[in-house]
Parts: sequence; structure tokens; C-alpha cells
Amino acid sequence: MSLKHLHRKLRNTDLPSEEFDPISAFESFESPVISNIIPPDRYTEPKEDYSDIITKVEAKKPQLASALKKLNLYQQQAVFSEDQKLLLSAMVGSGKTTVLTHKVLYLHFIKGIPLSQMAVLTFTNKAAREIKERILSFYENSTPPNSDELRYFGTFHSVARQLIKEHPKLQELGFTPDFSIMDQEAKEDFLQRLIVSHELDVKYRNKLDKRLKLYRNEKQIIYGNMKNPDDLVQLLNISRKEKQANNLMDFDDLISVINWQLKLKKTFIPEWIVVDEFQDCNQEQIELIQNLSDDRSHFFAVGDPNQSIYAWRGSTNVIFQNYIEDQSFVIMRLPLNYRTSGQLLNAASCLLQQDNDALQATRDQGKKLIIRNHFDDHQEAYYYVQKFKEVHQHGTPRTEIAVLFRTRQQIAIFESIFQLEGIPCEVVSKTKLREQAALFWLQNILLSGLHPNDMDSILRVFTSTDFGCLKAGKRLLSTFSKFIEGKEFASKLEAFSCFLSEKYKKHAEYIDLCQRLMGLADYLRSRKRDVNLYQYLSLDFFLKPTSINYKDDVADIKNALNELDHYTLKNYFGDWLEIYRAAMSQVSLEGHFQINSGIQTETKGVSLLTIHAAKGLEFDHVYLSGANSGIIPLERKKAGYDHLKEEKRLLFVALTRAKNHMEISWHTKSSAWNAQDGPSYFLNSIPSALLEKVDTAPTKDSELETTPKVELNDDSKWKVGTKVKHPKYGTGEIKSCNEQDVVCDFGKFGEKSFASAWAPLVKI
DNA sequence: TCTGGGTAAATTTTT
DNA sequence: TTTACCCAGA
Repeated sequence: MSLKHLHRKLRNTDLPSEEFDPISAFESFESPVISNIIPPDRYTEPKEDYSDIITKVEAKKPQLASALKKLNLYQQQAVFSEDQKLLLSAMVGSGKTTVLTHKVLYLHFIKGIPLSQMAVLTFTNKAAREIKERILSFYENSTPPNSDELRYFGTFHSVARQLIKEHPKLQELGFTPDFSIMDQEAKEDFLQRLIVSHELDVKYRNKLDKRLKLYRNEKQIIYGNMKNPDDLVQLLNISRKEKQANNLMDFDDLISVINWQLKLKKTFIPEWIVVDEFQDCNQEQIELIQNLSDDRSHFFAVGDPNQSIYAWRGSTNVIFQNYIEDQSFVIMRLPLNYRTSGQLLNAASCLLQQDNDALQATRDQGKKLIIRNHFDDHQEAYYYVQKFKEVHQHGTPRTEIAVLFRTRQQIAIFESIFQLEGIPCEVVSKTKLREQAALFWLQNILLSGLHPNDMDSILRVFTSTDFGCLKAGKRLLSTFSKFIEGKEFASKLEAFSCFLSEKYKKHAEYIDLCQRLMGLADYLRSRKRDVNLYQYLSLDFFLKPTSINYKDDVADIKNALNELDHYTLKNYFGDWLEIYRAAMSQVSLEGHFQINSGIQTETKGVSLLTIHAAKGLEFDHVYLSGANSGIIPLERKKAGYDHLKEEKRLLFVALTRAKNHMEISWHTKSSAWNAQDGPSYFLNSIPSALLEKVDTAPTKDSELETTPKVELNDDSKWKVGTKVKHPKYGTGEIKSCNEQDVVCDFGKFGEKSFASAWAPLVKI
């Protein structure tokens, strides 16, 4: 059923508008709906006192005991539980990471479980790092565990990589232990290269990922307007063979390969499996957990079904439900929220289908949730400019202020207006290694040297626009494949080296680089700790001191090489080549070179971020922008019921980011195509006693002044340097203009030109 | 090679 | 609403 249809159907029901909640309305007459509610009697409630256990801990590890004393009874219960299978339903802001780390410490120090007998699985590197750091902080007076003891502490993917390498059955799958890892973009490059070099006919090429998913799940080949099947299946077969031949795995392969291996032969059964953010597990990750356990192994998982916002990535809320129904699992809960003030938390919990005491506030009542109406995003941004100045003057640091958005596109105009008005701000999003040309090049250099059959990395080294010497494309691929036809080479790298010296003699330095890459493995092994990759690879020549970015590039690359040094030294176990490969795998898995301490984000200003990116963060002041119906929930053609529920949880996550002040805004005239009039109907679930509705939208008269319309364009309107807004490309700057055309630079979208008379541009 | 009809879709992002 | 794209027919 389409969303529109759904809305219409729901509007026709005769519910009073105040309590009108389309979701529950829909649930009441559509069937069947799986309930998310955990029955209250399913919980094992805590005892009144755990001081006897704490006294015992005191004798063995006083530092831990004093930390445990600070926990509440629910938290202590979970830490001290002796149950073999325990699922902890942790409410938002209830200290779940604290419980998880204390549990690990308790098991280790008091119950005597070696750390190497625990698999502690997380979804993000950040979480893995935080857990490890918290554990290491308990070793003030003793030698901390080495990296070998903590080798099964990490993300699902990094632990999978570790297990794959240790497993004897890898060869049977056609891989060797020195496999390398492709990130999502590398995988796309890889597939596109196969399409070109095998001359495959593949339609909808930039929907390749979507099509592959459709094929995997539903064996569907025909897509869109296609009449006949294309070479999609062939592509899959070729890619499978190429991956084995080149010893490459993508992220998904890591999990499925280890599952395949463990089904064949269980090599390692940890005594304890500990899982963080359990609600985000997908089917394969659940399988991995099962493959790592047997009758005697213990299991402890922490999660919050109400914060499950990644169904589109494969997690299913049903998983939580299944475990709850499994009577061999003990279920405990952490209902106490320490973050959000009372009225705000109450408002947020109205979005959940939970019992009253499921989520309990521990703080003061605080302020009400504000629902504010703005005319449009432009006006809203200027409201914030004023507001943030006030808030800042009242002593709230800018880093404690965040503006949340449903989509990334909404962010651009706020960023540019804040910059224009001198409000320091930062768009929180992961910067891609690929966008930092020098570091991306370095990554590919090292990958080529460490994995000399990784054709894509080799190609990227020599076809880089900034640092390479060849032009990427079909032509290069076909001349290369003609060149190697019928010849035998030890590796792709060697083949490429011969190819270069035969066909591109003039690029002597690059031929030289190729030679050094072929010797990289020996260099790393023989020189032991005395490596200087910068010098060995003569990077100074390629970075070109004349380039504008030279200084930054050199600094970035030296920094990256330092990180590698640090990592390899810290984790060294006897094979320098292996440890460099491990380091580069970690770089691929994390998407940056800061593999020791993670990326240090020095946020100085107001944070602008999507709700998804805000998960796990908290701010004193939170503003959710543009929450019209149609944006929250985000309207889609094929919206199922599950989508609506997830969007509601997303709103819940947004509301629970705030500590003291929360505002939700909606626009009278939204610029988004899918936005409807009026605020998100999800807000109807919140009783008006908990809300404060404010209208700051201008009256009709002032509307005309403050909101730029697409007026008749006269030639004088466009001037070089004018900042403009485009409905699709966001904000840009006029680069040139004449009577016919306007050329405008939209940053990441590049330069676009429009007919002067019709340009859909608005001055800002 | 160009035109018009038809179809799907648009979002979130970690590893 | 707008955009991207396949496909068939000029």
C-alpha cells in the first residue's frame, strides 16, 4: 500500500485530531502486527542489594569495586548475573556501554575468564575502541593486556577477518590468508572494471548495487524498462572468480566466508560472546554468533529495540523478538535514563509502544518540547542565527548545540547561512579517504605492494588524476589485456611493470615506482623496524613540491605513515609483512588512516547532522529541522508498515539526543518535493500538555519581503560572486554570466550552466 | 543519432 | 515533482 493511500485511509477515520495517531489507528484495523512490547513479567528484576558481591570484588580488585558501587541496581544485576544467556534491553541513555565494559571486567578479574576467551563484538570502530580504552583504564598499576589478548575485541568485520586468517579451511574457498579487503567503493570500481574488460552488457549500471541485491534476494534480473535479461548473472560469476584469483573480499564476504568456514569446522569457541547494539544485527551476523557458540559458551548482548533504525541495512527487529520468545534467554532491562530532562523524555516515550515504566526519567522535569513553525528553511536558519547567539551568551558552548535533519540535502542551506552570518558550525559526516587524493593514492600504493594481484589498486596508482601518469579508461584496459595475453607473470604488478616499461618508456619514474612496489614485501621484511616508506617510495617526486597542496599532502602522508608505524609496532607478532597487511585491512575497514586512536573530531561549532549520524551522541540543545509530514516519516512509493515504524523510532532517537532543550520545526512552505503541509503526524502521539507550540512564520505581508521568489530575471540580477540557491544543487556562487547563460559553481556538484532567463536560482 | 513513451525512484550509512 | 534510463521507432 502506498503512503498516500495510507494517509487518505487514515484521514477518513473519525478520530479526534489531538489523539490521532495514524500508526496505532492503522494497527487497530490492519492485521497482523507483531508487537514490540516485551511483556513486563518477562524481565528478571534486580535484587535489593548487591553489596555482598561488591565486598568480594573489593578484596580482589578495589578499583573495580568502587566503579561498581556507582552503578544502579539494574546495572549491577546485569554485571553480576551468572546466567549463561543474557539479553539486556537497555533504554536510551541508560549507560549500556558502562554495563558492557564492567561486565567484561568483572568476568575477567573476578570470574577469571581470560580476555582472549571473550569475543566482544561491536558495529562501529568507535564503539570497539571505546570499550577497549575503558578496559585498559583499569590497569593503572599492572601490565595491560597486549593486543593479542584483545584480538577478538572489535567490530564484527575486523573479528571476522581475524578468524578467517586463523582458520585452516580458507584455501578450499580459493583464498589465501593474505587476502585484501575492498570497501564499498572499491567493490563498485571492481565490478565496473569487470563490465568494461569483459565487454558485458549491463543495464542500469549506476543502480548496480540495488540490482545485485534484488537478484540475490529475489532472483530478479529484469529491472525498470528492460525487456530482456542482460549480463548481470555473468558479471556475478566473473566477479566471484576474479575475487578468488585476486584474493579480494568485500565487507559482506568477510562475514559469509567465516560463516562458511565455521560451519565446516569450528576452530574457536570463546567462553563468552558479548555483543553491543544487538538490535542492529543482521541475519549473517546472528549466524556468526551461533557459529561461534556451543552448549557451554556464554552469551551477553546489550541492545535497544527502540533505537533500531537500520532495517534498510539488514537488521530486523524480529531478531530481538525471537530471542525474547526463546525461554533459555534471561531478559533484563536498564530503564533509567540519565540524559534527558523529565518532560522531554516523557514526550519522547509517547512515541514508543511500551509500558509506562519502561523508560524512566531520573532528572528534573525541565522544559517542554517546543514545536515551532517557520515559513521555510531560509527563515529557520536566520532564526537560529539569532537564537544561537543568545544561547551562547547564556553560557551554553556551541559544541552543545546540534541541528538535526532527516536528509543530508536539508543541511547545505543552513551551513551556508551560518557561515555567512559567522556562526561557527560543522557538518558531521564521515569524510571519505577517496576524497583526500594524496591519502587515497598512498592507500593504493601500499595495497599494490602488499597485494600484488590487486588490479584495481594498481590501476588507481597509475591513473590517479593528481599523481598518476596514465589515463584511466577502456583504452588502457584493453591495451593492457592485449599485452598480457598468452604471457606468464608472477603477479599482476609484475605484468603491469613490464607493460609500463614496454609501452610507456617516458614515464621512467613510474616504472621505477613499480619496481619498488614489487620489492616492498622484501623491504618490509628485511629492514625490520628501520623502515622509511616515504623515502623508499621516493614519494617526494610524485607529490611535486610545486603543487599548491604539497605541504598539506606531505603532512597528511607522513602522518598516515606514522600511524602505520605505530600500529605495526604495537601489534607486531613476528611477521612484519603480515602486520602491514593487517594494518592496511584496518585502514580499509575504518576508511581512514587513524587506526590507532580513531579520528579526533575537534568540533568547535554547532553540529549539523542527520538523525542517523546523531545516534549515540548527546547535546544540551537539539533542534530538529523541517519535520513536516512527508519528511518524517519520509514518504516513499513502496512504504511498508515497517518503514513507518522505523521512521517513528528515528524521531524517538532524535528527541532523545537532547539533554535540556529540544525544538522541532516544521515549514509552512517546504522546499522538499515530498513534504506535506503541517508538522509530522507522529507528533500527534504526544499529549499537548507536554508540548509548547510556537509560530514564528511571518505573516503574508512580510513573507514577500523575506522569502525570495523566482522573479522575472533581469540581466542585472546575476552578478559574478552572487550567492544563490538551486532547488537541487543547493547553494552556489555565480562564476560568470551574460545575456544567454549563467554559470554557477555548486561545490561538490561542480559547475552548472543555465539559461539566464530561466535559471531556477534564487539569491541568498 | 534523436525523439517520445514508459518506468522507477527519490532517504538514512557502517563495515 | 523531477530525474535517469531503457527501448522502440524514426
